[in-house]
Amino acid sequence: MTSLTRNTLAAWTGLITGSGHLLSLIEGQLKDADLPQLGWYDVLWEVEKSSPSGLRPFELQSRLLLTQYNISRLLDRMAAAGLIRLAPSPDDGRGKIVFLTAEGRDMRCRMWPVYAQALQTGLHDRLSADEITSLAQITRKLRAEDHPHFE
Amino acid sequence: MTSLTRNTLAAWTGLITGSGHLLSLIEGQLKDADLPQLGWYDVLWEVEKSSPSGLRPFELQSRLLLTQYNISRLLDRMAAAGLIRLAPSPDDGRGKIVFLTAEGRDMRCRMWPVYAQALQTGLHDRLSADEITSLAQITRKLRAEDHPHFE
DNA sequence: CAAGATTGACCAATCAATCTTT
DNA sequence: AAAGATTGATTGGTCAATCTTG
Repeated sequence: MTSLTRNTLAAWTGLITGSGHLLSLIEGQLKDADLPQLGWYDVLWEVEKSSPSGLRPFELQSRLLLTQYNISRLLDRMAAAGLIRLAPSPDDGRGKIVFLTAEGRDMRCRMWPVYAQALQTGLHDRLSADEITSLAQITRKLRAEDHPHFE
Repeated sequence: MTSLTRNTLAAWTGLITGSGHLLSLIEGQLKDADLPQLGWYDVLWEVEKSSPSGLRPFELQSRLLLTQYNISRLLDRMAAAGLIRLAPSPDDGRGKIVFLTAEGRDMRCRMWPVYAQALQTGLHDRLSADEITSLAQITRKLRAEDHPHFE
């Protein structure tokens, strides 16, 4: 029989409801400001960091924990919205490269203040500096590299 | 300008990736065992705790942070799978009551060991007892009752 | 009118199969 | 065959509108 302590369950429910609340807060603020959802921000940010060389979709996949088919359609939508540009890779005939457009850069800049404000009120203002440091340190240990299900 | 410290961002990314990894681990283990997804467990558990009086859908809604239309279709699927039973409320002509079936109780009992094992390896085994206590305590502060967007 | 719940139409995520290139 | 990526079909989630009862 597994010996799950009451504390472990409390930590799990706290983790899931805490992150869920914060996520809902952020998504709600973005929606209220008529901005795209958080997932788009992550893509824009990763692509912006890779500028000007661009990024391969499979690199996005590993960094953002998305499936390949999910990436494919997400990038299609973002390209249709004019936020990124998809070009065939010169080195690898199978692949593509994702570039940021000026509109994409602008969109990320407009999303960031809303995003940051939500983090401020939902996270930063609710915890002490020590608690924030602890939270960062502890949660870092949960994303171990060798999760059995991520082979 | 918002003064988001580097630590707050680290706490946020840790929170979201940590809970995401753990969630994927649990869902993956459940799927590998041909069991329903975690959301069904939560419903089964809430309904089981309310036995034998049953539970109203809108009570589930507040406890599990789901929307009304989402609840409606989720309960339809679970009733179709034979895990719960939906009956009209005798007190309130508008509403229904959710009851657990024997199959539902059995299903929750089969899901729990898989769920618990995943929490053990993904959470309990990765942190010290002190860290688990801290995590539970800190995350509890994030689910404040008066989130502006949950009015 | 407000509260509990459902439905139709639409969008996004998922699975399996497929295609091209390495 | 394996890696990168896409597509068709299905399922699940979301929005707005609706229905019934309090």
